Amino acid sequence: MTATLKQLRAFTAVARTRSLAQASALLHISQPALSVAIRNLEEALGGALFNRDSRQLALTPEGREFLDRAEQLLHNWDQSVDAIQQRFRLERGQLNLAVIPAFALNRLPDLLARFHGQHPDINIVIEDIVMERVQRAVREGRAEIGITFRPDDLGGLEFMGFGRDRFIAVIPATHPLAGRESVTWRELSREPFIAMNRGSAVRRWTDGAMAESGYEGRLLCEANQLSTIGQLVRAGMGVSVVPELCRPQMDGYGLCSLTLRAPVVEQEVGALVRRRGAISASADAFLEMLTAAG
Amino acid sequence: MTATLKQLRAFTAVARTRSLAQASALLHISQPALSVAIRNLEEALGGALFNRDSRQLALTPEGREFLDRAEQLLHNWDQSVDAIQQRFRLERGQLNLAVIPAFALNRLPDLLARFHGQHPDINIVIEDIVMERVQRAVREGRAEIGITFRPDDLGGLEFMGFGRDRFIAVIPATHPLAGRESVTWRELSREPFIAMNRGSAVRRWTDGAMAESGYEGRLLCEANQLSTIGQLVRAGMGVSVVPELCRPQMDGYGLCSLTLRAPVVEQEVGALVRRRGAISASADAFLEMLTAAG
DNA sequence: CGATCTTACGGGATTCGTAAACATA
DNA sequence: TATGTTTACGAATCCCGTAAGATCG
Repeated sequence: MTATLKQLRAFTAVARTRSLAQASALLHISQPALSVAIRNLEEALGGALFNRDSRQLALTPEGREFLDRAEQLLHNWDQSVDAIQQRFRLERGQLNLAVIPAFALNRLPDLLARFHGQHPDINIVIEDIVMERVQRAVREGRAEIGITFRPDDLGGLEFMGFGRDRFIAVIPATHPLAGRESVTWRELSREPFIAMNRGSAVRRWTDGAMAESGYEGRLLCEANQLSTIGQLVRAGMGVSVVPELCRPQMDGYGLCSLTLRAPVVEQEVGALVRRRGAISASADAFLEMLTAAG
Repeated sequence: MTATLKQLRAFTAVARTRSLAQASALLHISQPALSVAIRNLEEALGGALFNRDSRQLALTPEGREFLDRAEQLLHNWDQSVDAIQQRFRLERGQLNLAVIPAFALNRLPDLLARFHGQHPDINIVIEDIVMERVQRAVREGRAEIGITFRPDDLGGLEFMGFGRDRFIAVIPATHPLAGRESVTWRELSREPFIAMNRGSAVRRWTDGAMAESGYEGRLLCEANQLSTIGQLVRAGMGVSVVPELCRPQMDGYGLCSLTLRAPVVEQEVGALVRRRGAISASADAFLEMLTAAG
């Protein structure tokens, strides 16, 4: 014979009301059922919790001590169960994201605003970091979801693409090419080039495209952040090529964005997760929104 | 559908072993039973605790959080249940006694030594106080058991006598009466009398006996404590009458104790409790020893 | 194939509710 | 007698174990 949750709830109800009749009404069970429940609990604990003299029940000293413990146990129980249920209902939780800056700056805010509107009690942590560090953050568990271009080496992670990004050329609005719809790498090579720093994925892809196109322009300078590059272009230092994701940002700087050809540089954008099934309910909800929205 | 203790124990076992097969062996239930238990728990909580991809289980983020809570809940549960069971098994507990000094000094030590030998982990608190305060201590719940003479007014308390006490005369060992077997109040009245202070029960009874016997001796002095009275008698100041309970004590002072007649002063000694059924297991055990031993 | 988890189903234990007996003011 | 608890017993529910099915290495 072992004590049960129901028995504990029954016990606290009886202890509060000092009456089986009243307690049975509270618990929505019959008086006799409550009577045997209490008796079974007492048997499980090895002694009496109530005195049955006369027709009203009174706690024994042991019952009085156990009442304190029982109420605390039940309180902790209900609290713990509710906490997890809230997590599953997305009424509570944490969403840890690692996002490349191009996405974080241009696409993420609206997505997160929508997510936050639907699930206002989920805390959100964004690591806006470069692609390599996004992979690391996901692999090491600091982020449940990474948003990045498709990596060359997944290293055991899962990648779910939800969009394609064609790189674009960005030039000053006053530039002679500004009226054009599209431009080729060769045409760009007349202007000094402002590139991402070596070692970055964007730089690797632009370098590859330059080699493929026979580009022969001058590489004027390098910077770590796309916003810096944008400002350098705006200042008339030269031109650059950036992910299409950044178009709103570049528009904001007053730059002209042109479709880029010969070759087209296209990368898949998507979500990176450790294992698809192993993410939290909040992360899963966001992932669904992500893949649905493209 | 609601979560259950068994389900929580099942969950922690599975989380530890990461295997239904191993956990089912630990829990002494079949694999399928464990499978449905976990599934029911997940249903009750509103989401998955494990990932079932491949053939080994891995905790979800929610499962990982719930594991901490579950282990703490179970630990608290087991601890609380065990604490009460220990109380009922007399492996733990408290025994609060209020005892008149005559009993506390002469009879209680051996009784408590025996009780402590049988139940070494029960803490004992003794209030050795005068009869009126014994009644108050029991009535106010500071003591579960009082040991005293039968009070005139029970005031709602219960008294269980377990012995009778015939008051005795105490005289110096060098006194002419010292060889006698018994003595009467009248014979005592030749000597100065050393009495308990007014207001004490012993004094009330000795006063009554004096009146009944036509005692006409001198009341030389009064004291609060029987040990003081004993020492005064030993110093040759006079004689006194004390409860028979005190005979060992008086013997220890080197005094001579004589049976007292005309009238015999006899009082019932017993245990005073709030309500017979409402005392703790430890108090009940001691009460049984008390009434059995006389 | 072998190991593991899941599903299906029959048997057994537990628990509940109704009805009757019991106790007390 | 009225109120409230306990006991008795039939019924429903829940839980477990065996057996069969499914999945992956």
